[in-house]
Amino acid sequence: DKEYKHKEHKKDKEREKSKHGNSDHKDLEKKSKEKEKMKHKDGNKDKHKEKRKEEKTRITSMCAMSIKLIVAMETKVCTFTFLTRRVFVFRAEFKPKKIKTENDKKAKKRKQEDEVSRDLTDIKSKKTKSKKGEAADGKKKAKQEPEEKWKWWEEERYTDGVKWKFLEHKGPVFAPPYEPLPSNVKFYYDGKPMKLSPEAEEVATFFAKMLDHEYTTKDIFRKNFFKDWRKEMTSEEKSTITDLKKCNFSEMSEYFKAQSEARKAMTKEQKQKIKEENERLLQEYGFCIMDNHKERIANFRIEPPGLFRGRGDHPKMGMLKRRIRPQDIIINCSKDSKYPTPPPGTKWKEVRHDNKVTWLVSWTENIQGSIKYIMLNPSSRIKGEKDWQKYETARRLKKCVDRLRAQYREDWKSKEMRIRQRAVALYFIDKLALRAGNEKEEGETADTVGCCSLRVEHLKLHPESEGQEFVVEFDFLGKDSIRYYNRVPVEKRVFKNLQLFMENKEPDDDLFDRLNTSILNKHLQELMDGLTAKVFRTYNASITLQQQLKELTNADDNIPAKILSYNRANRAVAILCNHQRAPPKTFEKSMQNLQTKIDAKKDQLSDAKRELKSAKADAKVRRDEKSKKAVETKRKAVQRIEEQLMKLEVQATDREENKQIALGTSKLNYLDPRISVAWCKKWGVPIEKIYNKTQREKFAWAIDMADEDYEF
DNA sequence: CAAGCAACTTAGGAATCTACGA
DNA sequence: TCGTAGATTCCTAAGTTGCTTG
Repeated sequence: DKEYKHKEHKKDKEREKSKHGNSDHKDLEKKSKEKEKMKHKDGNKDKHKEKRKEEKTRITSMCAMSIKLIVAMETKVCTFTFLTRRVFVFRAEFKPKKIKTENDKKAKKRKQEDEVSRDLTDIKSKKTKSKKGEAADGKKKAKQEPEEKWKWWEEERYTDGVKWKFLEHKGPVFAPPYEPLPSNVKFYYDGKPMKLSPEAEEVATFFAKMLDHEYTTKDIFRKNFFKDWRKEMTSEEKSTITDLKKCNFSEMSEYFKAQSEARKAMTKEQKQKIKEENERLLQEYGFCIMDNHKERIANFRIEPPGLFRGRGDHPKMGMLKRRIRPQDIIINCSKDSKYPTPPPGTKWKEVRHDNKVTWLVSWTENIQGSIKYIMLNPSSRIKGEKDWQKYETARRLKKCVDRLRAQYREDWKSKEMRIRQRAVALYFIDKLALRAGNEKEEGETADTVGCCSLRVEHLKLHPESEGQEFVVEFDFLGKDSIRYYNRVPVEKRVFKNLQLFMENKEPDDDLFDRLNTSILNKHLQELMDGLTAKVFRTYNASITLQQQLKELTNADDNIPAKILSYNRANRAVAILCNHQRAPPKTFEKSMQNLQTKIDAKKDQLSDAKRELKSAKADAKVRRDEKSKKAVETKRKAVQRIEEQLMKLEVQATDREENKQIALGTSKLNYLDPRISVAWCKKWGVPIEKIYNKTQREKFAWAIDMADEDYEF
């Protein structure tokens, strides 16, 4: 009984189920049988429960805010969807496969380009406005940027899973080799200086560099580090160094601190030199040629070795992330391209030519054994098309979401447990924008969950709470060990179902024991082509932005006020998606500074008011022009100061509201950029106010194609 | 089916840059 | 002009999804 884990639990039920068939009676009947069986369970699971509870507590007033928002949202989204649906029916719809037929001219041009030399350097020198080239060309247009930006969104897409026809690149940039410490920087063991072998020394420096991070005080971190460090030691070192507590890295640590100080104190010229070197590297390795276009690579540098830092309570924190060598690298490029050359004296693990994938370089990482990739920048065609497609799928969901909602509400009443669970889970995913929640291997990663992997301990049911009925309180760690805390009133039927699902279960049993992401996604696929759990997040995020923008934007506001509205709408989405950040380290301080400013302003205001008063009194007595004028001046001063004060206070509220909310993630990954572009065009807000340079590059397609009456 | 692999998107924090106010 | 806060970029971990294999 003690060994009884929820996995077994699941299987037991399944076995039982197949014996009895699927009828509801049996299904639910069986539950009471199990009741008996499970009575004897003991509660030895409290240990890790404790652990789970003691995480960061980032949540504050946000919860209340988010509840309000979500409730408001729900009603509004529904009406909104309803109202706009008809409009959509009569509109020419987007065709997901073919965007626009390439016009003949373009097609011809493309063919011609195909003939052109495909050598990377050739194309590069053609594209970069090299000064020499320009001078030689003489007549060329003076300072034109590289040339017109390629509008890939006006061209036809590959439809058959092919990602490219031609791919050429220079391979990755490896981490710089290890530079041994100068001999005056010593490591001490048990108080005595000790010279380490280069291998052991390198790993020691990783630890030394992190010394003032609290990571290094954690038991698991230290244990994992020490174990992996010992693997790098010579046998003598291994026999001497047996206790991490006796290791003194402080001289090493000081040395690195001094180095980084020195780096900061470098002269402008030195800094410039480094910058130029980086630029050179970028120019050489940061681009590839994919189908006749030069595209930016996202991460062309191989991850340097170091100590693994997981997020949250990660069982592998502190392990050594080993150095990646050329023989670990798989290169992917066209057969007919100039292959990247491995560093002298080395070989690639493999060179392959798979045009059904988008990566250029891959290697296997040693902590989780997963594969890492070098891929293209978000501004590239290959990423952009995918992004666009993502929003189109979300828009298709918009068209059928009413039907789906009706369906899952119906399913809450199903005779079959698995269907009820599926329907309630889907309700959470839709209403609360939860992630799908794959199951994870225990002990390999931090204990985090999503919708399908919720456990009984993650929610509390309150039949009545603070004047509301059927309140569900969620409290769990989601992706990146970010806490999700929320109290939501749900429909009675959902509530009753939850009670049923939780009946006779231990806190660490799965809430949805007959459901996983694969079952859920398979079901969604049947409801709509291309539908998966994450589409709901995209859909709800984008529709919320659109709706909030409509609601919050004031036609007569000036631009800054409109931008504030935009940020508020963006914030609503960030709250919905639970995009949090640690309050900036300097937050308290900067808030205090602001408060001091406000206080000073207040003092100034009362001074000004006092002066105004006395000026008035003075004017009353004197009754001359001069003193009247003085009163006016003072009055104006008061007014001005009041305005300034107000501005500061608004700023303070804004900053406070944003304390733990990260807007960037939703802006970059969830909000259909065309909504923002349309909003900017409609209200005359320059797009630069909403998207910075990088974002404008990523969303170039949207900026180019959306007009002011774009509807998500 | 389940487990594991592969490919790709989403994510927050650290490092670095830049612009603004004392 | 300088220091710093806030913005931007970099970094890479941690998810989702679909596919393969046993």
